[in-house]
Amino acid sequence: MNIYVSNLSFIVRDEDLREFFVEYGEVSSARVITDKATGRSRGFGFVEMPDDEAARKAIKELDGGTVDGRAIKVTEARPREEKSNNRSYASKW
DNA sequence: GTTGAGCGTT
Repeated sequence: MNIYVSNLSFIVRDEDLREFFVEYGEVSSARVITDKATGRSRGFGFVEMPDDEAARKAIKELDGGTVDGRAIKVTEARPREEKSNNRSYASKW
């Protein structure tokens, strides 16, 4: 399950984001989106977890949680590959 | 040195 994390602190990096989620389950990949111009964090990121139950638990526990004095928002990510072929959605079938 | 709604590359 792809997870979208926003309202992050600017000091949070992708590895930090991973550490937040591995606490609730296995994390296949974690990325904090950094600004290409400044190289700093944009304040949001994405986490991919193979276990949906662990992902939902992580969302439930981490959403609204306080990190670095700021309440982060954790929700399910929207599909990124909308312009790709139809096989992007064929994984469930 | 700064700031604050949002959905990212291979």
